[in-house]
Amino acid sequence: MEKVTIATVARRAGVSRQTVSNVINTPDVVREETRERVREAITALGYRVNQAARQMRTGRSRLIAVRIEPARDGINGSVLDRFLHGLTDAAGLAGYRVMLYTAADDNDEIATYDDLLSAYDLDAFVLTSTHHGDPRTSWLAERSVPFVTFGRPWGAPDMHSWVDVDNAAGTAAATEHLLAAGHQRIGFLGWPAGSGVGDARREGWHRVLGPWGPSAASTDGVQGGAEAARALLATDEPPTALVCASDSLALGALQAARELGRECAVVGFDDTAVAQAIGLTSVSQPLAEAAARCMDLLAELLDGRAPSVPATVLLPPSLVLRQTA
Amino acid sequence: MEKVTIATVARRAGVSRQTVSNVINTPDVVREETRERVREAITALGYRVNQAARQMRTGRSRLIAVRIEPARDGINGSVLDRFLHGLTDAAGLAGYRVMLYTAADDNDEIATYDDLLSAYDLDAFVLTSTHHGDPRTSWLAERSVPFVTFGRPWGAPDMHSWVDVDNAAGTAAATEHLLAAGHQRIGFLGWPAGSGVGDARREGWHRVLGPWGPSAASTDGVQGGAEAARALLATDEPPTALVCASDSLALGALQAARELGRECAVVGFDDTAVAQAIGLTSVSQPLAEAAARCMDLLAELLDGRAPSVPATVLLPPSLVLRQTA
DNA sequence: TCCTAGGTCTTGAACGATCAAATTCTGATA
DNA sequence: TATCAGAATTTGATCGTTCAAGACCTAGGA
Repeated sequence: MEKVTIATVARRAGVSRQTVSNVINTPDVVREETRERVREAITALGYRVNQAARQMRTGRSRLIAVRIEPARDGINGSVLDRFLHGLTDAAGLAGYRVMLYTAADDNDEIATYDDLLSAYDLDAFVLTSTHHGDPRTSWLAERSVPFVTFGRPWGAPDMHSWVDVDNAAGTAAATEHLLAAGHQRIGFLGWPAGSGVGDARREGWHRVLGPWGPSAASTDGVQGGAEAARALLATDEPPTALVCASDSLALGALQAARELGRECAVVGFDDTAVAQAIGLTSVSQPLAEAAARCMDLLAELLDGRAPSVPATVLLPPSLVLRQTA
Repeated sequence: MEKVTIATVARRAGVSRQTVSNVINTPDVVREETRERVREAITALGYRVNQAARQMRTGRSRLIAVRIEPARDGINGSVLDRFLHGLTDAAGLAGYRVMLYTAADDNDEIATYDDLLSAYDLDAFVLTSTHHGDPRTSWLAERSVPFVTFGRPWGAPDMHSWVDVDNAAGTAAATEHLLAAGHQRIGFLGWPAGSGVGDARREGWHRVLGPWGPSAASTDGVQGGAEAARALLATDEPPTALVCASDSLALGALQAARELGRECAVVGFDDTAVAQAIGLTSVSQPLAEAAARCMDLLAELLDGRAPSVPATVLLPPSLVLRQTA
C-alpha cells in the first residue's frame, strides 16, 4: 500500500497529471470517455487529494477556524457545543474542515488570527458571541479575511454577513403561549440593559404585552435569578408567569416560587440540558440550522460568488413545551 | 505587506535558506552569532513557517483530530465540551492544532480516519468514549497511526496509551463522605451491568461498603433514575443516601425523594451544568488535566521518544460538595 | 488543399519548506 | 606553512499539486 499520488493515477489511466487534476477540479474540460477512465483509476487506487500540496499551490486550505470557549457559567455552555457539532457537519459536507482555537479575550483572539492565517493559510473564521464594539470584526474586515458571525453586529451597520436567531420572536412566542394559557400578569426576568441579546429578549416580551408588565433584571445565574424573582413575587399583585432570558434565571425563578409557595409558570431560554432535565419549558435555538447557514454563507464568500451586499439570516426559534408552562 | 518566506528572511539575514531552516528546527547546529542575526530577521519581518510547505516535505501536519459527538442525553454533553477545550489549549502549547470531525458510528468514524489521514496527513487521533470491543483502536493500531484514548481499553489488554479518570475512586470518595456524615444505609443508583464506566462506578461504592448495600440500575436519564430511586426508597429500610452513576440519575433520585417526602442525601457524577445549577453534590472529573495528559502522551509518540510499553495515566476525580450531601 | 478555431491533452515551472550531500570556514596540530 | 578534522554554511533536489502556456487533433470554411 504505497503512496498514491496524482502521478500514480495518471499512469494507470494513461493520461497526464494535469488531466487527472482537471477531472477533479474542472471535469467539464475533459472528454467524457477520458473522464470515466480517470475516475475509475481514482477509485481503484483509492486516490485522495493531498491537501498540503494543493494548498501550497492554491493558497487555500479548506480549513475554517472557530473559537471554543470555556463553558462560562456551565449552564449555557452546551449552546456553543451544539453549534460546533452542526458546523463540523455542514463544513464536512461542503468539503471543509473545522479547526479549533482558544483565546482568553478579544485581543488574544486577534493575535491568534494572525498566527492561524500565516501558518495555516486558514480560509475563513466563524465568530460567535458578538457584542457591542467588537474589535474582531473590524480587524478581519480590514485585512479582507472572509468570515461570518453567529450573532448580529450589535450596534453597528451590517458590514459583514451574519446569521442570528430572532431572540425577540422567541420571547414573544413564549409570552403569547402564556397568554393563551390564561395568564394575566406575565413578568420578565432578564439581564441588565446593554447586552444586545438580553435587550432583544426583553423586547419580544414587551412587544406582546404592550406597555405593562412587571420585570426585573439580574446578571445571569441561578442565584441572581432567584433573588430577582423573589422581589417580583413579593409584590401586591405578583405575576403568575415569568418569561426569562436564560435557563439559569428560569431555574432561579422556579426555586424562588417554590420557597414562597407560589404557583408560577416559567419559561426559560436556550433549551439547555438543565431545561431538559428538570422539565423547564424553554425557547430553543435552531443551532444546527444556524451552523449550516453560516457554512452556506462562507462557501459563497470563498467561492467568490459573494453578493455585493452582506447576507444576513435571521432564524426563528421554537418553544419547547414541558411541565413548567 | 508581502508574503514573507524563508527566502525573504535568508536574504535579510545574509544567509542561505537552509540556515534559516536550521535556526528554526535545529538551532544548535548554527553558530551563536548567526543564530541571533537570523532570529532578529525573523521577528523583524514577522516570519511564520508555512505549515503546508513544511508538511509536504516532512509528511507531518501538526494536526490532531478529535470527534465531536452530539450531546447525547444533553445532560452529560458538557463533559466532552470541557475536555475539548482543554485539549485545544494543551495542543496549542505543544505546537499542534485540533481538527474536528463527526461520525454517526464506529464504522463511519473509521472511514473518516482514512480520509483524514490521506487528505490531511493527520498526525494523530484522540479517541473518546471507548467501549468493549472497540474496532477503532485496532484499525488505527494495525496501520500504526499514533493515537491516545481518553478512557481505558475496556476488556482488552493495554495495547496503546490511554488516560482515564479513576471512576471507582470517585464513587468511593463519595461513599466515604456520606459515611463520615453519619449515613448508615447508603445505596447505589447505576446503569445496567456491562459498561466499563458504569461497572467501575458501582465498584467504588461497593469497595467502601463491603458486601451490603441496596442498589438499583437503570439506563441513564432523569426519568429512569426517578423510577429506580422510587423502588429503592419504598423498601422497609430505605437508604438515607444515594450515590449515583450520573447527574441525570441523581436528579431523578432527588425528584423521587421529594415526591415521597423522604430526606435523602444524593451524590451525582460528572459535575455537569445541572449539578452546578441545582446544587447537587457531584464527583468532578479533572477534564482539563486529562486533556493535557493526552497531549503529553501524544507528543511523546510523535517525537518518537515513545516508551516501548504503552503509557497509562489514571487521574483521581474530586468531590464537589454542595447542598444535596 | 490549406487554414483556423475550438476542444482536448501535455509539458515545464512554481508554491515554500526540508533533506542529503557538497562546500567553505575555522582552528589545532604536525 | 601545510594538513586535516570538525563545525558551519550552502547548493540542488524534492514533496504533490495546480497554473500557464504550448501541442495536438478534429472538423468546418475558404
